[in-house]
Amino acid sequence: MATGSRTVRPRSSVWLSERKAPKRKGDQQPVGLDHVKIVAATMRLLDAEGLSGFSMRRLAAELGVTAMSVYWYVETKDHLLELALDAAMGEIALPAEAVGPVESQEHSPAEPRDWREQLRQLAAEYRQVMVRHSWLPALLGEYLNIGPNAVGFSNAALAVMRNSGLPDDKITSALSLVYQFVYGFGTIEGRFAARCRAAGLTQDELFHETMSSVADRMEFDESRKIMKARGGNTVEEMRDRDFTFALDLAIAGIEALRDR
Amino acid sequence: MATGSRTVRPRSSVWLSERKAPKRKGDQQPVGLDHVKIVAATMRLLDAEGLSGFSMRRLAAELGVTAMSVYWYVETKDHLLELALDAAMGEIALPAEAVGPVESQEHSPAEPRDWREQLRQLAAEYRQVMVRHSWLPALLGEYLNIGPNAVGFSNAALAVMRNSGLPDDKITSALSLVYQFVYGFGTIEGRFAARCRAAGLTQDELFHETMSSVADRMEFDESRKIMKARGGNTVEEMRDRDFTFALDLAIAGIEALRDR
DNA sequence: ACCTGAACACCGTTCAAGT
DNA sequence: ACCTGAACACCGTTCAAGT
Repeated sequence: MATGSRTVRPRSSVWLSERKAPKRKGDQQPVGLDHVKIVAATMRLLDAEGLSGFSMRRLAAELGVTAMSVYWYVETKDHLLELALDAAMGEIALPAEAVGPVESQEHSPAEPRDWREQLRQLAAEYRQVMVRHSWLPALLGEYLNIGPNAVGFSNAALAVMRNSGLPDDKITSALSLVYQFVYGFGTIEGRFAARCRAAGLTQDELFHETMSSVADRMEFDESRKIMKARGGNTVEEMRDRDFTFALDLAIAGIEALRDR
Repeated sequence: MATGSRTVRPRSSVWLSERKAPKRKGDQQPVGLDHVKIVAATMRLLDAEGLSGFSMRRLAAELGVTAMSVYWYVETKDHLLELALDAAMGEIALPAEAVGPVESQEHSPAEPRDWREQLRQLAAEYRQVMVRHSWLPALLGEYLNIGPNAVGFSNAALAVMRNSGLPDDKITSALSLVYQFVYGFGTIEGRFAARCRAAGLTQDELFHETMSSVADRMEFDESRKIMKARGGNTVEEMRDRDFTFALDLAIAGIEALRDR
């Protein structure tokens, strides 16, 4: 996370300071740049080069513009990364039942889906976005994460968990178990996927390469044994099974402790 | 994680390359620097300034030495951070029952502690080290994490989970649920603790300040309601309860699905 | 209103040189 | 064997200036 400012950092968030220059009053003709284009280019660059490959200067080059032009639209690099973060969170599809104000939920279909199904869907979406954008976990760990899309996601997660029947004072805890798990899982999975992309290897190839690089170390004997027991044909398959069953465990725990 | 090398990175780990210069053959008198001193200073700097405040040049200054001296002992900044990472992992106290080779476990006390108690201890230790060293989560997400202490921790975690009675092919999944949860939890808790230290505020002070900065945003209404329901007098108390109950949920899930 | 250029105070790391 | 100094190719950001 060496991405922040170098000093003690006053640490304001984009979402806590008024936006810069989105007010193009009158009808001047818009020129090359704007917020949308900048954030899109930022995400493209982050996807391609990772967080450490991203710089304001690289971004400016990508946009065919001088290094400082971007600063007209964005206060700092940190603010820009927060915008990218929230844009990525916006890619998460929310279950229809869990979105919008309460009144609209009165009109929801007579057969609302099971909370467990909704939770699994939301967790899968969250996981996927972190694998697709492997820079996301680092930013999620770095910033306040109170952009509109992040808040929408949190509220959806909360709404779903409410349907579990868990008492109100246990909801934050259960949310924490599920989504911190997915966050951690997505972090390592995303990193692995990024390393594969960078090395031009499939997940299986990189996995076996990594395994063989520690083949002679007996401290790994226990891990190897248990990884073998886990079975599965491909790395992806093993990971999917781990993910699915871990969620099953969490759900089973919630159901078990729901009524004491 | 803008901490890596700028290019595509060949990405060798310290643990996969022979060490630099720890072989001071003969009995030359040792001079100022050595691995231990360097890693200790690194951790001190990281604790004080965070990952973004750490640089090879700041470290050298701290050691009263020129910028390039450190490179005699350490190949790159990344390698040094991997060493700091593993040193931090070494602060985790492992349950006596879960450490060492199998034979020594035959001699373990007649009354080995419950696996749930051991799991709770290990999780608490892991959480604590991330709060103490708030730079740790970022590094854990960045590097391979196959240093001796990290492997020792993994093996201990595995040994404990084995005692749960879960079938072998479900162990990785359960480990993932528990420790990825703790990782995610520790990440945000560590960041919050670091921000408090930087701002010179208590956790409660910063918490209420953050809350009031979004007081007028109704998107947060639901979160506020549920945070209120959670109760607790201090932020630390709420967090401890969340953590403890989340682990209870995980454990209950494991027990529920243990025998199908 | 929008963009540029030069400059400042930093980075990690290489490399030739000192002792 | 260990440490230095100068240099290279980068950073984020400020600030005065252009159109």
